[in-house]
Amino acid sequence: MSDTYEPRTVETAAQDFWKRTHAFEVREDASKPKFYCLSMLPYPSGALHMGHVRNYTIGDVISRFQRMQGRNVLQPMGWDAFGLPAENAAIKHNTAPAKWTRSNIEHMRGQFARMGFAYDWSREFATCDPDYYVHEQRMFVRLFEKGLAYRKNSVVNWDPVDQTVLANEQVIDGRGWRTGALVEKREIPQWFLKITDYAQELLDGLDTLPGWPDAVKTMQRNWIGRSEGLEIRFDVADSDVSLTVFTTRPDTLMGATYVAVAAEHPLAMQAAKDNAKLAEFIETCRQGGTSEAELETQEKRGMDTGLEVVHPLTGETLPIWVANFVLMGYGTGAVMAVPGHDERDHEFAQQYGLPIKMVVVDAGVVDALRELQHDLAAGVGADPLRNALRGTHTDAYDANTAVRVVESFEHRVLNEAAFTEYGTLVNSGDFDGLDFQGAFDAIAAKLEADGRGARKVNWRLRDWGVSRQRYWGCPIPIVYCPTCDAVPVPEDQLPVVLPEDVAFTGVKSPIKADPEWRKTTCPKCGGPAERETDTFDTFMESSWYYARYTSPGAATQVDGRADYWLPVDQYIGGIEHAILHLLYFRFYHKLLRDAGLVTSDEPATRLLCQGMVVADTFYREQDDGSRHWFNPAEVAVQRDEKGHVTGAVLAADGRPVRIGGTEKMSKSKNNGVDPQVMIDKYGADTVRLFSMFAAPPEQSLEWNEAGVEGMARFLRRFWREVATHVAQPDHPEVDPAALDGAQKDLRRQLHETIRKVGDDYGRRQSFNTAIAALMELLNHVGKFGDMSDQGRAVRHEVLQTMVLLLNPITPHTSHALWQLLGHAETLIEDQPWPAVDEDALKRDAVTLAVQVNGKLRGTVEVAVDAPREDIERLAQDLPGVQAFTEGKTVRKVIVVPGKIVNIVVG
RNA sequence: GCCGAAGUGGCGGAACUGGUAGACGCGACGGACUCAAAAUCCGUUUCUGGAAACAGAGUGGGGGUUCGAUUCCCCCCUUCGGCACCA
Repeated sequence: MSDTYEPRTVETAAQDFWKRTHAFEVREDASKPKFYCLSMLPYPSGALHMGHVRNYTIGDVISRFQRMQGRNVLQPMGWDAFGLPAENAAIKHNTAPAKWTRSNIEHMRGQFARMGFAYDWSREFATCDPDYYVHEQRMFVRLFEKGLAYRKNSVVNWDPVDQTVLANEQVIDGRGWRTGALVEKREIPQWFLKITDYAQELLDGLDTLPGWPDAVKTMQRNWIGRSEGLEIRFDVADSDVSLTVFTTRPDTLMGATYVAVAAEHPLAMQAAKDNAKLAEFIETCRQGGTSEAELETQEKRGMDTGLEVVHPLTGETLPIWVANFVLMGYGTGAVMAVPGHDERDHEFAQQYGLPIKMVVVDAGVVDALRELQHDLAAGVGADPLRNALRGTHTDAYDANTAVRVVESFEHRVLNEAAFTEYGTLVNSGDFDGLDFQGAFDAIAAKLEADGRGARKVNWRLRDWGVSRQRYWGCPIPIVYCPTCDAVPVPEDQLPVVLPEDVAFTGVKSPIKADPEWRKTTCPKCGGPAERETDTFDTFMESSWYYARYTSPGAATQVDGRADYWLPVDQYIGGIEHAILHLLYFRFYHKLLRDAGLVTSDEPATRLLCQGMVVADTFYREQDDGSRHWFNPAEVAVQRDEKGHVTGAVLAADGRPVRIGGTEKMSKSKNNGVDPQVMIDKYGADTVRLFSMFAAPPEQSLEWNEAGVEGMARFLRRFWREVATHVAQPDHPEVDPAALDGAQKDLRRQLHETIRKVGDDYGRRQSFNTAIAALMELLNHVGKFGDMSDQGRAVRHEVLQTMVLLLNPITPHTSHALWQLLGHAETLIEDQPWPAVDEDALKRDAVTLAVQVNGKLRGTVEVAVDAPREDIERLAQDLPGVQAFTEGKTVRKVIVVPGKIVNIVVG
């Protein structure tokens, strides 16, 4: 073993040992507590990137730490192999998606091993393996039979030039990314899973997950969006049809001045039949993409249909408008508009000159009304606003003030902005004077009695559309028969295998282009039929992979082994998955449970969402105004003597480049740092150490090579310290009773560090502070020059313990140093975690901060058990304190034991 | 537009339950070693004033609660993540 740190040698040796001994392959073992640590499975894009390094290092640190805590740790890895990038690569490089994907997996598996991740590779799979997706197809058939999978029309982004469906990310500023054509909305039949049947359970389940970040739970709650309201039927005037709207604000019903329907709403279509202008408008509503962000930010446009509805309370007629912000797919495709009390309706009404009514006022207005109308003591009268404004008053001054309050409020609502808060009803006939809940109940009761309305719980959450018009995905196991309609493929005919040896040159799916592949016979009637050529959303595969890892080789989706391992004890992945993936993941777990395959209600008990990896960006403006981005590796940053950044130049030509800020590593900004280069240069442990040290896990991490060098320096110093120590003569055991002051101090710091590191790895998941504590300890042991017997003994205890404490983060280095310290080659994860010696933590004296009026004026060293009076006296006697208390009265002295003394003077 | 985060020295960050703001690392500066460089080691490093002692200011901005606020409350600004077909 060398005296200097050689990462490559050390890492190869440790990795060989782990591989040779199958160190991380695990089985169910009832004698040990289990720990299932799972990192989100990667898309095999071709090369390890820094986001992977970070995600998987966090998972590996937790896994190794938990194993050192005596748990039976499962940490698996696999590949989210279906998806759009393989199709794009196929077009670009003229290679089949399957071949491209599988060769990427080969390469990345090697990179993962080079990082030293402690995976049980015996459980590996790729989601594009028919052995994997056959179970997904079976589950879908089961859901179809249960009525949880169904088909309906829904809208997609349509590129009219390529004649293809586009993903939202392929729509840029309303145009197709490849063709530049204006994207249109098009309705096509698609398959859906009834996640809304589970909406309440998905909402309630969040309360059973204390180990999930509050931000994620809040986002999921808002996404599910439970709201209680009223469904109200409006009859269309001079006709026998009606339309239904849902509102959470029935208290504002008297302020409804129009209703708005989606462009695809049957009433709109009907009105457009003999109205060419309206038909044209509806046509323009088809333009643009389908994403919510785009719909919500587009200019709000509408047109009168000429049709009218009857207000269910007043009998007045209200116009029906078509509006581009109302969508057929969401809710009923129609909304009642209350411009006085809804921002969007207000904006729309002002734009088109539609009437605005004020029917809710705030407490200040109510007070003013009371003043104006003495007979309102028992509540607000029939038309209090109008009555009040023309009423007679005895006190002219008060009346004027009150009138001004009412008028200015009304002016604001009618002309400036909607009043959207809850308040008291006015201008609402019988409902005047009621508050939100009173008005809700009264109006609901009235409409229910009239058969025009019903209370309803509405969900923002929509059913999960799982159809994709793409080739590289799991085929949907359905056959279309002219007589039997949609028929699921029988179990014994599954899997429906996706052909992999295909030419993928254009935009069209090869299985859609191939007339032979789809030909089949109907499983029901035996007649000629056609297969579904859509494939599943790739979220389908990533929604249940965690369960499959527990049951490798099982003939069913999972088997009894799942009961041992599930739920996942620690799940780790990017915050960008906070809603979609994590909601589908929870939903699918409930589907597995209801199919009798798992017994828990939630798939994962603890969740860690790590931040992004970011880096500086550099560019030069091109002649055409576009930007050419340079990789940080090609650029030299210039600084002044104080360290301020003054500029940057391209290393190749020495000419300046512009600094574009710190952004998420991406191809488009060319600011990605290749982990492979870093591993080759510094070793995996240094890369792991930096990615855990540079930022807390949930924050974004800025890659900075100088920082990486600092980590390499730390590991070299640690190595040297151990090597120097083992060259010393043998030492006796530590005898706590025989230690002098400095030896005691070092030993106390060691045990404080053991306590902190364990807490930071386990409870806090604050790895950066754990590393900082270990660095501090190394700084101290480096200055500890005591070569006596007990000095060497304490140093040995410190260094050997540090090897164990660092092992989760830098396992290769620890593996080597453990041997350097005289142990046989072994798996450090099987060593017990160091125990804190409570006696070593004891102190005799503590330092208290002394403040005068909250400002620090000195410190005082006192015995741990010093009485309060002594502390107060010592603090007040400090010269630095007296300078500020002299000539003033001490009003109060606050003593927080072990922390602070605050002397309040005045 | 809606939902969720974040903002602290030149930089990344620490301060865990309201109690000494800036731990740890990077960078910068000074020094030692060296023929020299690299590496390594030692020291300084929030800002302003001051030779120093020391004083004042300071955690995105504005207000509030408290003996005491990076931490709690209200308003605002900026940046980032998600918005259902990127994964």
